[in-house]
Amino acid sequence: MPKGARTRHTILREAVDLASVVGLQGLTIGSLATHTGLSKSGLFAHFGSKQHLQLATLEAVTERFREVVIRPALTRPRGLARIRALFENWLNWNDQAGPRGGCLFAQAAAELDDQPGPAREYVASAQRQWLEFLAGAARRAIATGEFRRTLDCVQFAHDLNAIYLGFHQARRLLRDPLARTRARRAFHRLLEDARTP
Amino acid sequence: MPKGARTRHTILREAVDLASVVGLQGLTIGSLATHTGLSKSGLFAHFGSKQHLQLATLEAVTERFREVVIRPALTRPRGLARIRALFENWLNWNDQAGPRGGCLFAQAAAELDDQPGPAREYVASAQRQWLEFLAGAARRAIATGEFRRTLDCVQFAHDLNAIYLGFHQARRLLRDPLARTRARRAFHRLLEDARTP
DNA sequence: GACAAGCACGAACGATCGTGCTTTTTTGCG
DNA sequence: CGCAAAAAAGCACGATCGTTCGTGCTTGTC
Repeated sequence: MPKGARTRHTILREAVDLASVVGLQGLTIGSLATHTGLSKSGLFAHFGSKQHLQLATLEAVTERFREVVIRPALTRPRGLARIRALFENWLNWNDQAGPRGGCLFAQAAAELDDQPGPAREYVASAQRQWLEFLAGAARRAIATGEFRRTLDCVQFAHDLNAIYLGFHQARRLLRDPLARTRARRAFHRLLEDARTP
Repeated sequence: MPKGARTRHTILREAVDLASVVGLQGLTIGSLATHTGLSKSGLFAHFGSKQHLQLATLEAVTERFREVVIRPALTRPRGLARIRALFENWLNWNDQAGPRGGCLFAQAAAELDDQPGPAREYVASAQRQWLEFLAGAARRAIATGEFRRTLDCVQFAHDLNAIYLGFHQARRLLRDPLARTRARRAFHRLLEDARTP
């Protein structure tokens, strides 16, 4: 790997970490340069503009999400088992990602939801893909006979996402030690409804 | 009402509107001054610091929430009817608040969740109060016999909040026209579980 | 009608923002 | 090693950030 790509990788690792605390808007080139030990202009040259830095940061966190949450779950058999694995990985993904802040997606989704631009478009698209992926997993659980045939899979994905958002807020904002338990209970209730009668 | 309090009120109305789009961090004194037609220093004198402006903005939106979501629901009889009213008002509260952005609470909760300070503390406290209020409403629904006696009311409040967060993201970020419908279905499922068997 | 208080304004501050240039250092290859 | 290319630093810019200060204008009171 050439040198440039390596430092770019280092920068983005730090950028994800930093943005998860201060947000994508709060992610400033100067502070990021300080954290990485680079000069402002030296770091800037890697991206050409702040927008490109934001997009690269979002791409980096997307890839990390795939690697940490999705890929390990794909080793589980299709259907309910995989959905459980996805959910558990999802709950853990904030913690093992970095010691610092919360879920960058949740953060970015909230702060970009009314500010048009490529960053907003990227987050929205990634979120839609993720929801479709979850809906597809539910469909497979119907195929295996674990979920009832009448289940609205898109609604299932929507509800699962809502559970996560509630978990994230309870954990990060309220510091509720029961956040995980509450999320699991909500998940259990969701599964009860989705099961074959 | 004295002159100062009147302009302060005007400022805060605009501040809530503006912050719902650009966030509490993006809410800048200069831009707020432009939007209100005041000078930067003239506006600044009303609050003394940016932190106080942020807190005042949060207080303003809290009061508005009470007025728009909570108070109208209190005219309904205790129990299930009031919970339904609260939920419907909650779903509508973004729209009638202002033509601009989304829910400032959801926005602030996400962007402040890892940044200590009085603003974060205020949002967390307000959120806790709201969850307690919802749990209390559920308790009253048990008293009226509409909810089962074994219901975990805190969990009920948590789940209701999660439904709202999912709704907000679907509506604001994804621009999903079915967001309301999805939220109502999730709410219906929550009620089904809470009902007396 | 003088006076004090409250309110808003204009100018200016140091700092930092994102972003261009030019120069120096580092890297990888023949 | 030598040398071109890549990478990082240095420097500077206009703009805007939050904040301070001095100054007028508008009030309402005696």
